[in-house]
Parts: sequence; C-alpha cells; structure tokens
Amino acid sequence: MNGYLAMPKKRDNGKYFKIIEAATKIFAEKGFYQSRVSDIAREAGVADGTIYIYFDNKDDILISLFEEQMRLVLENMISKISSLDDPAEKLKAFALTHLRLVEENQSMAEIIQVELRQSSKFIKEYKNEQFAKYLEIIAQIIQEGQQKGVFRKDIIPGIAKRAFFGALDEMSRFWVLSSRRDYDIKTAALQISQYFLEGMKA
Amino acid sequence: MNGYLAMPKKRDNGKYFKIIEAATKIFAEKGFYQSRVSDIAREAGVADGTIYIYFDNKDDILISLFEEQMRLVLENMISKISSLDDPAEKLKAFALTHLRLVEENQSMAEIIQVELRQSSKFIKEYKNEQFAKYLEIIAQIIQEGQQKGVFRKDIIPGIAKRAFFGALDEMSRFWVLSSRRDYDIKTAALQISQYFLEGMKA
Amino acid sequence: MNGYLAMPKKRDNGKYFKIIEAATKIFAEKGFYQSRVSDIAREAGVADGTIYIYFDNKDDILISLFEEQMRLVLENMISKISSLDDPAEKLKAFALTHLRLVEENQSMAEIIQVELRQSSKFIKEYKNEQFAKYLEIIAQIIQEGQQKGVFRKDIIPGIAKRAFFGALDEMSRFWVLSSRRDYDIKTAALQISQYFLEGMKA
Amino acid sequence: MNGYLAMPKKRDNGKYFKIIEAATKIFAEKGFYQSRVSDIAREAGVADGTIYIYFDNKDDILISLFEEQMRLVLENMISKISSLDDPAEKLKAFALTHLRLVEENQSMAEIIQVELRQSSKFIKEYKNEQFAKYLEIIAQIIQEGQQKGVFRKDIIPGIAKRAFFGALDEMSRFWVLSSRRDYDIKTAALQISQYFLEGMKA
DNA sequence: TATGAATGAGAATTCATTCAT
DNA sequence: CATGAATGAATTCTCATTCAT
Repeated sequence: MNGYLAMPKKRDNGKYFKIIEAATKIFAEKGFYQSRVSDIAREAGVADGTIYIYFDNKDDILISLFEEQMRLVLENMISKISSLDDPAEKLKAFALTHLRLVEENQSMAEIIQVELRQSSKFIKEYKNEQFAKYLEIIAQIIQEGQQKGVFRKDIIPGIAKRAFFGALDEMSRFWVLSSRRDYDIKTAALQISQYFLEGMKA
Repeated sequence: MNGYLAMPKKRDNGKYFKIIEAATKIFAEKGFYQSRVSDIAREAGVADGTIYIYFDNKDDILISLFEEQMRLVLENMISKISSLDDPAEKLKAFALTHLRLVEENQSMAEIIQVELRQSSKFIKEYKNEQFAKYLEIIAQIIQEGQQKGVFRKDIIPGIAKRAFFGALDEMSRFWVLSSRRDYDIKTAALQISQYFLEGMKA
Repeated sequence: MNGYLAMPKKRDNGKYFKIIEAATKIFAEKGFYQSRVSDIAREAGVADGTIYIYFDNKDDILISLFEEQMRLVLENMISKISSLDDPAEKLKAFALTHLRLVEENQSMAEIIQVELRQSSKFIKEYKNEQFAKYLEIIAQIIQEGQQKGVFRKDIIPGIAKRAFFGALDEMSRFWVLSSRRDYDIKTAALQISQYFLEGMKA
Repeated sequence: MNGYLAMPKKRDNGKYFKIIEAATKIFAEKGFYQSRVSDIAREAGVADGTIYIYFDNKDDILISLFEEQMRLVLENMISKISSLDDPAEKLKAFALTHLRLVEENQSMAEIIQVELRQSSKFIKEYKNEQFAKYLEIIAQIIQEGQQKGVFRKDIIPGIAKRAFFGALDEMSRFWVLSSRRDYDIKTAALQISQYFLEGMKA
C-alpha cells in the first residue's frame, strides 16, 4: 500500500520510529551538532550501524524527523481549521492549536525552532516545503477573510502570515527555551489573535 | 564610557575588529559549526594562533561578535526612539529601525538569528540577557501607551512585546535566509506596526 | 583471580596488548612526550582512533602499560623469593631477579625508570602505590632477617630497602641508558648483595 | 678574565641567573615538558624573547641550569672530601654532603633526578660529563681505600660507585618527591655509609 | 537485518621561537 | 639589549560512517 517513491524508508518493525523518537529527544537536549549518532543509537536501543540502515546520514535523521512531524502537524492543524467557517475563529484556532502543539511536543518544537527552521545549513540547502505549507494555511485564512469582507483589503497576506506566525513563534520560543510559563496558553493565544484580528478588521 | 572590565583584551591595532569582521562573514556564510577557525584567520589575514591572543576560543568569538553588535544596536535603537513622543510613532519607528538594521547588517543579523540559537546552552542563555533588554524597549513603549491611554489596558506587555518582536523577526528571517525581497522594508514595517497599533488601540 | 573491575576495557582480540607492546617500544625509543599517538598506532598496526577505544588518552596508555607490567614483575618476584628460606639468599635472589627482569625487558625498564618519573604528578603518585609494594618485599626480607637474628637490629628497614633498591636501580639505569655492559648481571647482583649483606650482618 | 670559549653566554646583568633560578623553580614544579617558556619568563620578570638572548632554546635552559649547578656541587663536594684522609670518613662525608645538598636545594635536586638524569631525551644526546665526574669521586674514594687496604680488593669500583650513589639517590628521591621525612639526614647518611663500609671492609 | 569495532580525516588549540619596534 | 605580538607547525582526540561477521 505504501508507494515506493513516497516511502523509500524501511519501517517494517518499529526501529525507524524508535530512532526518530530518540533523535528528537537527543537533538532537543543538546542541539544537532552537539548530538552524537551514538547517543541516538543508545537512546533508541540499537547499534550505531543500524541507524544507517534506516537513514542515509545524520542530516537525514533531522530532515526525516522534521518531515515526519510536520506531516502530523499539518494534518492536525487542517482538521482543526477546516471544521470552522469564520476566518476570525479560524485564526484564533490556529493560534491555540499551534501553541498547544508546541506545549505537547516540546522537544520537537525546540528542534524545529532552533535546529531546523533557523539552521542555515539546512534552511539553505533543504527546501522547506512543509513549513511553507504551514504558513500558507495562515495566508489562506487571511485571504478568505478578505474575500468575505471581514479583513481589510490592504492587508498583504504574505506579510501578515509571517507576522502572525512570528508572533506565535516568539511566544513559544520563550516557553520552550526558558521553561518559565508566565501566561497560560489560552491567554497568550487569545491576546495574539486579538492584536491581529483587531489590526486586520475591515 | 565603556568600563575597563568590559573591554576585550586588546584592541591596539585593528586585529581584534578585523577578526570580528572576518568571523561575521564566515559564520554568516557557513554557520558557526561549519566554520573553521582557520577560515576566520585566513579571512582576517592573520595566523591561526593570533586568534587566540584576542579570543579565548571559538565560542568566545561568537559571543564577542554578538556583544559588540548588540551594544551598537541597542544604542542606535534607543536614540531613534527617545526623540519621539507618541507611543504609536515609537512603535512604528521600532519596526522600521529594526528591519533597517537587519537589512544594513545582513551577515550579523543572520548570525544572531541562526547561530546564536543553535549554539550551546551557555551561549543561548548569555544571549538572552542582551536580548531581554532589546525586548524591554518594546514593553516600555507599550506601557507608556497604556498610561497615556492610547493602548488598551488589557494588553499584556509581556505577551505583546514578544508577539511584536516575533512578527518583525519572522519577517526579517525570511529576508535574511531567502534572499528574496517581495516587499520593501517600509511596507513591511508599516503593515506590521499597523496590525499591532490597531489591535492595541484603546 | 583478577577482579572484573581491574580489567582493562576490552581484550577480545589482541589489540589491547598489541597497543601496549607498540607503546612500550615507542616510549622507550623516544620518551613519552616525544612519542606521538600516531607513532604508536602505526607500530601497532591500527588506526589512531582505535587507540582511544582501548585507552582513555595518552597518559592512560602509560599507566596501563605500567600496571600490566608491574603485575607480572610482582608475581614473578614473589614466586622467586617465597621458595627460599634464608633471608640472605632472598636478598641475593631479589638482586639477581631484579637485574634479570631489567635485562629481559629493557624497553619496559627504561620506561619505568625514565618516563614514569618525569610524567605528570598524577602518574608519579599513581605509580608509587605499585612501587611501594615492590619496595615492601625488600623491607620484609630485612625484617625477617632481623627476627632470625642474621641482620643487625639497628638496621632501619625503611632506609635499607630504599638504599638496596636504589643501588640496584642505579646499576640498571646505567645499563639501560648507556647500552654498555661492563659487568655481567651475576657479578653486579652479587657485588651489590654482598655490600648489603656484609653491611647488615649481625 | 672570562675566557671566550668557556663562557659564551651573556651574563652582564643578573638576567642570566635570574632566568636560571626561575627555570629551576618552574621545572621542579611542573616538569620540563609541562613548563612553558613564558612561565619561566614571567617568573624571572623578563619578556619571553629575552630568554632567547641568553639561551639558545628551551633545552639549553635545562642543560645550562644543570651545568651551572653541578659546577657548584662538584666544587663543594671536592672541598669537603679533600680535607679528609680516611677513605671511610670520606665516604661518610660524601653521603652526608650529598643528602644535605639535596635538602638545601630541593628544586634543583628534583630536576636533576626527574628531568635530567632520567630523561632519555637529554641523557642520550647530552653527554653528561658533570654527573660522571660526580660518580668518579666515589670511585676514587673506593680505590683509595683499596690501596690503603681498608676496602676489599674484590670490590669493583665501577659497580660500587653506582650502588652507593644509587642508594643515596633513592633515599633522596623519596624525600624530594614525597615531602615526608621519616628519618633525619644524619641517620640516613650514617646508615647507608655503614652498610657499604661494613660491606666493603677488608 | 543487525551489530559495534575499526577507521582516519579533520579541527581546535598550544607554544617555542622570531623579529620589528 | 629588551620586548611581546605574531606566527604556524604540530598534536591529541573526536566521531560520522563503514563493513566483516
């Protein structure tokens, strides 16, 4: 059932995901460059060499981990959003869902924030399509709002999507990296959505 | 005005800054971990060993580079803001100045965005102190606005400052990393300030 | 008989001992500080990195080499001595065995004499424990002789053991370092034992 | 008055000896290879480069230090011995003087013991003539004793000189390296001389 | 498939020595 | 003579990756 091209990795037994999980933990703890392949192997309970049966190299672990996770995140987000009609509600839902995902998945969030989204090595060489799709969800909400006449026409979706994502992202970075939690998720999600909703209101 | 203690070891001749400049270029090009100390030395036109007369180790180059730059950025931003009265104008000025600094100083911006986040915990934590000061400028503008009654009282400055910075930051990350420039700086700065100004208007 | 904990990391194949042997040769030839880890690796026929699978670092090679050898030397010496009854005969046997061990194991002897003394304080202190046991064999012979009434009671074993060992050691140092051999081993062993036996006779 | 050939070093001001003194302290503390030329320079209160005006290189410092000191030691020892007639008294005097010199000059003693006499690098390349002269003093005492009929004829001076020196040396190594002092110098010197005197008595 | 010992290229850092001032 | 900043060769150790078992 798995297409050859779309799923070139061996995933028969659980090892592929065991390694992904282990890498998620290790990368989040120490960062990509500080993490040793053998650390991941130990954490996953496999031999060093086994990693290279499932992944091409260390870079590939990071990218696979990211793709794997982003697929889930995108699915999750789309299902949450698509059941709603009102663009304003969609935006609020996006904010809340995003922050919740970060909270439920701290390690992954830290990796995406620190290692992957910002890593010049990867961001430059690796065409980050998953992330672009994620941003595009926001852009679509905004465009929909503009078509429905609830958001101002002069809002530039290409700017607003980044601004909105950046606002959420900075907030979650703070949480992820500082382990402090001054404001609860709902409050933060609401405040941020509010700034933008008011700011973009027609 | 700079205290003796804060002063880097030696700056007699221009070597200290020549190395900082070289490192800025190299780090921006290849990333911190991909950069070799000898790359920096070659770029700076000094011997490898000379680096270690002016810096303790590779990490110290990154930290010094950051400190050197943040001093300028903070000074610059404060001088731009303090000449204005209206909190709304201050926020707009912050946005514009921030994006301009990024543009004028691409390599440095890239390093701060990309490298300082993936570096060792020590550096991350170190960075946060300087960075916190920068964020605090925004918080102060917001509080001032609330006191003057131009911003809503229910805005939480601790959230808003991050949201606003994150919006700008995401925008500039896009520029820095993608080398595309779909929107000009003024447009982006205005749009982003506008979202927030409208969103926070009393 | 050897406890698990005292056992070097891995000895599956002969690599551990191949490296010890290679190091013995190289250290004896060039001295500890003049020897390169890669020299040892080449001599042992392994890759540089392989050394670090079996040893923690360069110092650890020297320590292991010494420990490995001292175990043999102590066992050897004790078995030679314990079969004898007369303290005078024991002392002669000690002298002869010591000089023979040195002769049969020139490289090792040179390392113990030369390198362990000039190495870091840690090694010096470490060495003393094993070495103390060796000296104690002499002290016991002397005490036994005093109890049996064949050695004078005013002999201080703590001084005599060092004097006797020092006499042998200086003799063997001469051999080891000079590669001259003016006197044969038996002659030297007998002369030296004689000085002391006469000197300590009751 | 200083012959050109015998005294090629510049010693005008006190710098030459200041450096020798500093090196003596530093080498004794950390060992030759662990000592940095700049450590010596700092200790001597001169610039790094100044060292190279007075010495050819780091090795040369060690050798010069040794020669300088051995000259004094030899002079001292010869003057002490030559005033005595009885070979037995001479041997006792040698032992006492040797141990006193060690005690009065701990740093130097440690260097001679650890760094120079045992250092394969130097001992092999550097023809240690001063040390040979020192040993020869002992041999002469023994030969004199044999001629006077107080020492047995079958004593081999070439062996006995080393045995006697080795006995003293091991004793002093113990003092120098362990910083313990279980027996006072006179006791040790007397015991050791006694062993040999009795052992060599005709 | 799975293993993990072995590999060896690679990189940060040190420090004896030089030489322009 | 004296200085000490600059040099750059040299060396230990790491770690991603391979491959014989």
